[in-house]
Amino acid sequence: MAKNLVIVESPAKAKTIEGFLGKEFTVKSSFGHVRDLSKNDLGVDVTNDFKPNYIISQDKKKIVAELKKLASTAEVVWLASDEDREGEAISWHLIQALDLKESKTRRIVFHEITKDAILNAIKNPRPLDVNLVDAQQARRVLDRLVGFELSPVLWRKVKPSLSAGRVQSVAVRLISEREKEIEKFNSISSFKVVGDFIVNRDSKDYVLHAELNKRFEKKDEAEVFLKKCVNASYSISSVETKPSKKSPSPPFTTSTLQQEASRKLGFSVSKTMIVAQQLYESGKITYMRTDSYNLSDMALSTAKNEIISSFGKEYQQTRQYTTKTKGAQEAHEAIRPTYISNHSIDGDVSQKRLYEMIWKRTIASQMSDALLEKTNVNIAVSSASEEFVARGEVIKFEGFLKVYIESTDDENDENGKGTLPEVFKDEILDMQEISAIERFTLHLPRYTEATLVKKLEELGIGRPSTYAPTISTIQKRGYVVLETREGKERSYTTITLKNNKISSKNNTEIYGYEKSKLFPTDIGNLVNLFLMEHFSDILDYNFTANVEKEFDEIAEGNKIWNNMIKEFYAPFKIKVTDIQKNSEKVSGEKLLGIEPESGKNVYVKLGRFGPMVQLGEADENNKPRFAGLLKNQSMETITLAEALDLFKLPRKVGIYKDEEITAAIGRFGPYVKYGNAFYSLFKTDDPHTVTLERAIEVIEEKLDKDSKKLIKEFDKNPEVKILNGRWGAYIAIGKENYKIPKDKKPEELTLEDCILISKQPKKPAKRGFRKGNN
DNA sequence: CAGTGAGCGAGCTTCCGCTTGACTT
Repeated sequence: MAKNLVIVESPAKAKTIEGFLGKEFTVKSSFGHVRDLSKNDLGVDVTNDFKPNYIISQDKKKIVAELKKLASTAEVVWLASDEDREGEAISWHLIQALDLKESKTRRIVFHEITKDAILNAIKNPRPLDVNLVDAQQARRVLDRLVGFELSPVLWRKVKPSLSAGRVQSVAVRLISEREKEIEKFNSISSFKVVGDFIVNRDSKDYVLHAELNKRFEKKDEAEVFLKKCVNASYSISSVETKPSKKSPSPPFTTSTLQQEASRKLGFSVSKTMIVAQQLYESGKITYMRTDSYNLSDMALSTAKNEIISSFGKEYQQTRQYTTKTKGAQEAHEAIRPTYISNHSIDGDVSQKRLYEMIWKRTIASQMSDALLEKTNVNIAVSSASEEFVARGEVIKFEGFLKVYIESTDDENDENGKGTLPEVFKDEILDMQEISAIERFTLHLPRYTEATLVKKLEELGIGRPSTYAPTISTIQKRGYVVLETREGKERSYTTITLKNNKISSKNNTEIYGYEKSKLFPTDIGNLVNLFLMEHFSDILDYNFTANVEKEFDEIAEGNKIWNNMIKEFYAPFKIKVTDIQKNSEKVSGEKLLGIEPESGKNVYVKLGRFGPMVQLGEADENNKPRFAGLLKNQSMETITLAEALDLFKLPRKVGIYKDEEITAAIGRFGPYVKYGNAFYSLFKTDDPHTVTLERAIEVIEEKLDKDSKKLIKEFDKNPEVKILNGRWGAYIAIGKENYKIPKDKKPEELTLEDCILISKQPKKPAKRGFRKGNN
């Protein structure tokens, strides 16, 4: 039995560390937190100084029992959870849950996984920092109170099963308010003027592409300018060359890794984390949930050697970056390759690509600046005061650009790259062509998953371990959707001067194409409005930053955590109670207009099952009619005509064999109903116009398919059937379905085979969620 | 994933941060 038990948070870390320590040490992992507030109630006794009710988490009971057993026989238990607020709390919870005696317990910390760092930590144990633990308790209790008090308000006032929280509600706010700004935005057009000029060198022509230093608001003004250019002469008024430089970006943190993987590899935030976790578990990269730019001394020196041997001494520059992120806890290193000498790795395509990106970014961060030379050439027009400007950029020394070019979120950034031909002041140029092109101002961009993470990090909201889950939560709740929306067409004008002739042309272009962007839903907008009206203090972008300051005071021992919570909770609870009692239910109800036939009002509002339209009001004699909005409709944009269309369904299509056929749109798309059964229509069928012939065709097709559904049944047990489904044959027993192994022929299966297959363990259900619209 | 088609009624839902699983004699 080992004399020493070391407990860390992550099993991969445990494995590595065990290799550093001798036989006297057993290293185990707690798998993160082992206890949490009870889930069935508030979990906090608000009448008793906010005493938390901690429970060993269901999925941690086994590991706690195992650790307890090991701890009882060990001479010393070393608590080596991370050196941050949560890590300190994990150690404290372990002391409580494992019932550790102070005399044989040591708290140690390190923030890089190297042998030296671990051995040094063992030599320098420190007492548990109870103030830091209290700061974590304050954080935990505050989040619980906010979440479990606000969510029930939403259940009653908006819709059941909704949620609110310190982090998720701000994320929704960002998306909802950005969309409002975009709706309000008016695009203005102006005319950008570009000219191509010819430079002749050694009897070869070079084109100098330049842009006028002024834009014209109106088409006439642009025309006036072009007229002036007819027969004008063009000369170079100045040539300015100045050196500049570019420095590499720091190595990756969770947030920057997610952003760059999104831009360069097209990975979603969750995909990045899944692949990074695989790399981490196979020992290829350091820990992937970090907010630190720090690299260990060992990493710095191996990077240095690597760069010098691969590229040469002049490419190397040791750099240590400092974090400026709000609320960073810096318990880990930056994300880097474990072995920097490995330029690439074995693995699947995603793993290889992500690893390569991490390797390049890490290496580049330790390389020298790129030296550039920027040139501005001004071209004067003899008949006008405006000047054309040509910009060029030449790389004099690549530096870090040799391995890594960071991409940007800016979608139109093409200006001033490349070399210019050598030109001289007062040189006269031939003009080849000048065009005035109508350009439009752009609204602020919608958030992608990755730019939302970037914004949240800037605001200090959320942690590396929660960025991906937060994005998933606000989609699960139906507050936002991740969508690609097609652009629209618009026309723009180009006026061209060529060969002394001015011509004008209308062209068309596609604009507003949005790829994988986050859009708010009606529910998201409504919940945001509601929370902003009543709880704007919690939705404030600075709320987290402000409470973080108080957590810091608690951590420094200058504040008592229960007092901080009390100051927050007293007014908050009064507000919650008041709203629950006195506030009206919100539905976002809006009068769209009047139905011409009946003269009844048509409303759009949020109902129990989502957005819907309503015809007429409820009174003693009449019930209003309701109809749900279609998937591509929203409360914000639906028109009266579209709403009236919704009431036309279900529509009588006709009679077939003495039974009526009706057509409507349901949760799963358009369908026809015949007798008591439903038949899905195709995407190309419109229930408003579908003919009786087509409806019968769809019905007969389905009936035909159903008749072929049954492959085999058994007299001995009518419960068991072999059926043909959408994904091939399967076994149905009662209400349960089972997959047939690939090597078996469905027709040949016996009853015994079926029973045997049904006893096989089932694959675990996917953790994914349905993108419900209800 | 194995088949669905609602209408504001008896039940339940929810937070943020740590960390990975995938039951068994």
